[in-house]
Amino acid sequence: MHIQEGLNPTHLKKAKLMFFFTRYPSSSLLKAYFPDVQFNRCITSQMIKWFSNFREFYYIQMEKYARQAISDGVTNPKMLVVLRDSEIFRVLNTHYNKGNDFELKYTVL
DNA sequence: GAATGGCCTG
DNA sequence: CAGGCCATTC
Repeated sequence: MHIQEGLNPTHLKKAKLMFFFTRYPSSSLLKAYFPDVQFNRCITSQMIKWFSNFREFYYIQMEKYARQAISDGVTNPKMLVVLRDSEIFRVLNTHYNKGNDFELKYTVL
């Protein structure tokens, strides 16, 4: 009876988690990962748009992080380390993994 | 023409 | 995030 009209919050959350693995998912990949969605032109473009927005946010944060590092006097890229207590980590995790549905360890760039 | 990406706005 | 617009690609 619930024939899934469009995309719901759960789909959005799932898409955000997917972003950790694919920043440019093809429409075919999306269709494969969301079998419970009746894809049509609108739905597809909407989800494609989501990832576009995800990327925008992601790059803005990275640029902010980079600028901060530069102003902090960092000259060697190898000195750039992101740990779970880093601000960039907090921001990205909050945006893409609110509620910690995905268990994150730590990441070193 | 439709599908995407980038950029900008609200 | 959604809307709109322009450029690129096919």
